Amino acid sequence: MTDAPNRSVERGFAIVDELAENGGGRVSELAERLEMPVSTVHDYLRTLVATGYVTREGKEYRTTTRFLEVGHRHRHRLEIYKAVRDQLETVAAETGEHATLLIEEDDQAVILAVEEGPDAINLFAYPGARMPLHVTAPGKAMLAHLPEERVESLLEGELVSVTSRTVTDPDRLREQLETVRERGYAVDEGERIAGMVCVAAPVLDKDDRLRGAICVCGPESRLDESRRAEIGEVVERAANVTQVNLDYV
Amino acid sequence: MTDAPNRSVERGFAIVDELAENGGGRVSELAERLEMPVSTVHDYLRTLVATGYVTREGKEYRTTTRFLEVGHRHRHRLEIYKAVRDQLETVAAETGEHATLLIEEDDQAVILAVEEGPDAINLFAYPGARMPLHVTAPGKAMLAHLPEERVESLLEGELVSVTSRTVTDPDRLREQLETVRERGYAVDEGERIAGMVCVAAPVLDKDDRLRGAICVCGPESRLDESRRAEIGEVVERAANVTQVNLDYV
DNA sequence: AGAAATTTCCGGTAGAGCCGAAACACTTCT
DNA sequence: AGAAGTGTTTCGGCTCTACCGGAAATTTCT
Repeated sequence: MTDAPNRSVERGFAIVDELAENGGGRVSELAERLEMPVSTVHDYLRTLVATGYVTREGKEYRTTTRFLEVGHRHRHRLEIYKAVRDQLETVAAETGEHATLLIEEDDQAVILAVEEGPDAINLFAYPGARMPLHVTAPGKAMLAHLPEERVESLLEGELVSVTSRTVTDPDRLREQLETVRERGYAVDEGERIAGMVCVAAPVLDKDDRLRGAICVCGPESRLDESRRAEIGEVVERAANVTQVNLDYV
Repeated sequence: MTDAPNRSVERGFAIVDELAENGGGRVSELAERLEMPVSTVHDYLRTLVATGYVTREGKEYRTTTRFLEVGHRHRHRLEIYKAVRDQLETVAAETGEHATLLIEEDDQAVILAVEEGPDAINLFAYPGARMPLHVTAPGKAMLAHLPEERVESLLEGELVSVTSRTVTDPDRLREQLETVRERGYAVDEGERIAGMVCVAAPVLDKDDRLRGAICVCGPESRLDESRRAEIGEVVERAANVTQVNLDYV
């Protein structure tokens, strides 16, 4: 199920990954990093260029805007993206912080869109950025509304830790999820990025199926207890409006 | 040079293209469209899922946000993107129309970023959208500053026509490029999309190498002769500011 | 339930990917 | 300049792997 019956495709994307990671590369460079013969890498790069997903300038190979295109097409097809788009702007404006839209994909939280408030810059928030569900507020907001069995199998699995504050105890996480369901929004305090506080509300559709989460992030210093509650209400309201929107898009 | 020595990679991306085009697909559906045995397509899809670039929900396969991620990374690494980002916002606000940033990639014009003015919606302008250079204002703006020999070999080649107004005569194009160089900005009148007028200025760096183009588009009805000149000055100024920015990013 | 359609599994075989080695570019020394 | 070094591209034969037919399993429709 999880293994790949086609090595060439696998290696092809491994090269793409490598290019994306380092913003480009040369034949021998890639060959070394991927532990493949140079001539083989060369063959792959030629093919990738032919597909249009990779381009070369002189000796340097890079990914092309094709990825941007496919990515954007994908995003535009997601109902939730359209439904939440203007909400996100409002949230950013109202709170003055970074506002993001996330979805769950293959057991991870992925950022779909970012809207910047007048202040804040955040290097960790860009469309496509992914993170484990349990380490961040939007992830927990989503976990709280995923089917029981999926949550349990995730909590049974390995719970990685990314900062000193990351919660990795299954029981404490279960408690937190309960709190999210009661209160309506989730909070994390530097559990993914030290010094960064996130407040997030889950977005559900009319059948209560999870569709994503709306999240606001800012520096700890700016988000004290009362501010978090304020923001909690803002994201919750935005999530509710989205829920209604979802049926009319 | 242009042919692919690796069939598997080629076919893998053919499937990705197909998925991107139709927003997903099933095994037999793809098999029919690509004229491949179902079992083969099945093998490919399994591999693609393993790479993380494709996901499945039930029987339906789709592209993932991985493309968004790679695309955004690529974009952020482009100097011109950073240099022009806030300029684009200003241009959109000042003109009240759609403002876009384009670059040249493999002999095509590709949209990198879109900023919407208070009015306008434009379904044809999304990041990653690509078009032939000669059919649109930003394309001509860029053509006017590409190396002589590249321009000539392009003008020798096939010049496709996309609307009734598209200019496909090499000599007329040569004239237009000359005008662009003199005046500083390019205009197209429904040459790519009927009823749509575009005004674009090329972005050069300090060594006069072409880096991209800034473009403003709007409906013909709203953009009369004098308005176009106005916008021409706006995009030209934005391009100049960007040129300066480019050295300090 | 039965039938039809689709997906998934499996294994033998042909042919395609693979990579060593040599030829070829392009830099950087002496 | 010439030579040595570094990295790229071409080539071709061998081996392994992608390929696909067919059957089993699963889902969907009648």
